[in-house]
Amino acid sequence: MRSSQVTIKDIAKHLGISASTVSRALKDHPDISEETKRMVKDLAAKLKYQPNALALSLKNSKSNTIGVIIPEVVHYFFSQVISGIEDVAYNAGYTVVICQSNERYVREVANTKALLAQRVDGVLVSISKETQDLEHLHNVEDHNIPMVFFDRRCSDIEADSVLIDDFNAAYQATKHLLKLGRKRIAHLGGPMHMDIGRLRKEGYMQALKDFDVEVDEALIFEANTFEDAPGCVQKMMQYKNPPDSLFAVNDLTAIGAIQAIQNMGLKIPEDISVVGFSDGRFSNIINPKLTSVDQHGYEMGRKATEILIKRIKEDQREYDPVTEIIPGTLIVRDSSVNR
Amino acid sequence: MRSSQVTIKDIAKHLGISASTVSRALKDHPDISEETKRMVKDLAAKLKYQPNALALSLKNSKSNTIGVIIPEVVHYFFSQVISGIEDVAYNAGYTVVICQSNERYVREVANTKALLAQRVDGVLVSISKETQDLEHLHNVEDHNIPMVFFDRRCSDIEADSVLIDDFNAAYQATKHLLKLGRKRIAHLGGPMHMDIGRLRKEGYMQALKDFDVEVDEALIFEANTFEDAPGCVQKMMQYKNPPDSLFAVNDLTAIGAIQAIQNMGLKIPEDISVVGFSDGRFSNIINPKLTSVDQHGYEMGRKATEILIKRIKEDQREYDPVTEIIPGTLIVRDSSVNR
DNA sequence: TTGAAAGCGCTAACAG
DNA sequence: CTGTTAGCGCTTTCAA
Repeated sequence: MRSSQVTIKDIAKHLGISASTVSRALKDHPDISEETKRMVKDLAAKLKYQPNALALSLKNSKSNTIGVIIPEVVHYFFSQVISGIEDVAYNAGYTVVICQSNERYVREVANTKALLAQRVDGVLVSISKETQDLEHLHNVEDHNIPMVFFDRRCSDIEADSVLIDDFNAAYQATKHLLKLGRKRIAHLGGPMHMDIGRLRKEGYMQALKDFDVEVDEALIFEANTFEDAPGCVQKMMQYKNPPDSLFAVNDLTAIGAIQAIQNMGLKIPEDISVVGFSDGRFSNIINPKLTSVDQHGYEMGRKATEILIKRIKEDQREYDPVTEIIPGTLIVRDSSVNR
Repeated sequence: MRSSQVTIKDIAKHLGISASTVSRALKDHPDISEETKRMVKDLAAKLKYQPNALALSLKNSKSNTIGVIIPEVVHYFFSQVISGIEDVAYNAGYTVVICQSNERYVREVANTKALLAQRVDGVLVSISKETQDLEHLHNVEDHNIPMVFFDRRCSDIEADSVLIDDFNAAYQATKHLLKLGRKRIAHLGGPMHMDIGRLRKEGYMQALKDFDVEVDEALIFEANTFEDAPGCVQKMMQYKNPPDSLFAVNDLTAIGAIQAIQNMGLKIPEDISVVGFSDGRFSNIINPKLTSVDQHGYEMGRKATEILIKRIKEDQREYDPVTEIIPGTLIVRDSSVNR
């Protein structure tokens, strides 16, 4: 047994007093004499006593812990969100348990289960791309554990969410291209079973409509990875009426497209203007610099956590979920404007 | 009270049997009749019973939890490490609690305390840039909690560590340039008060020495950010004997340099070959693709966690710490070789 | 001003 | 095959 862990009992024994007195002394209970307090505190310090949070959690049936289920930490956006979560949680005295689903449904289910077992006080979730069945999340609801969605929501579940205004941001991005005089705007998007995929596409289409540009389905692809992009580009560039610009659902896809375009000897932004989404560390670094939508990940993490902690503190069984929409910010760079 | 949490007792009461029977039935104890097992399991499923991990941890004085103290999640390298940690921990049935120090000493101390209170079974640490005083880490040792350092070690503390072979990787990177016939190799490096900065510079210098190329201090800069790089480049290119290549301490610095070089109308790799370090998501994405050293963050996370879990399982008070060195892998791409 | 006892949820002897 | 009991570490009535 490793546990050289000092307990309140140990302190009590050493001092020939009761455990409850020690407990009270440690938290400056007014009933306890100054002398006892001193004694107890001194010994506690000497023995490096560390309160056992597990025992406390068990007793209070609250763990002061927040669970996070996130697709992948390695995405810059998500790691920003985590930073936001961490900062708020830390300041409010909560511990954060982060679980990655790796975009896999089974893993998300397992994570949820683990968090439930851990008796987290609340859960922050961004669902995986695979997730369709929602039983595990309903399960969280059933246990009356507050849950806040961030970035990727489940519209079938009534819960608070913090989202970016995907529709509008996509609208702005497309409008930006339209205002540059582009008419044949391709869209690499999806996944269409997710809100973010659908909404961004809808924003794109709405902008076209508002500018009286016909939607051409041949310019719309379900393609949302770096690897997906080149194939689509090659295909489109063989049309007799190829695109003059491109709006991608995320930056990596945009970059994949850019490289394919450049490899065909075409110039960006002159021949084809490109706009990405979810302003990452890349946007500034590639050549040409990528126009993109800043998703404000850190802010999103903060907001979601603030809401969650509020819910935890309120401790209401029923409440009207709020949806906080963070506007995306279009950041115009070289990939869509001539210098 | 929110807790609509079902306990073993509830199940027992519903079924008119004892709690221990329920407990045993749930874990397929051979003593329990099939019939009882069925009853119990069915009801447990119906009531969505979730075992309380806190109670278990308290009982067993082990939490099946690993604590991680990491400078910043938003660094691609660290997020890769986390992925490695998560994967191994997940497969071994451990929960991972991640704390960011944000490179701040006080925060690191607070994190350590929280993890200790949480009774994590082991700790993975990469110390912050600020950390000098090590009491909080000694505290972990005192509590007999296994600790493994990754990437950034504390040489004053006897603990397992998993590091990358910075010296040798830098040596290889420099040698690669030398073998291409480059002689005027600049180095953008640092910070010199950290092992990584120092060792990479030393590897660079050793390679020059071994190839009988004179070290020119005018080609060495303490510059390790994207923003630092352009200034150095501009300065060097005015020398009457300017560099023909460049080795940077990290990719972002390399990329900053590349852009400055390109902006001066020079070609990469023809005029100046560039090598980075810490192969990030960028390397493949910029133009030309960047030659860099893969630091194997994922692998590092895996290794560190494997060692830690081994230590936890061994449960020995004393052991000889191991230091695992992961060799960096030079990945040659277009920035240092003509296609 | 302090102590004794009960209980948070669970399990593992020990008894039947 | 099942129940009783005790205890993990802590807090909190209630009693002294």
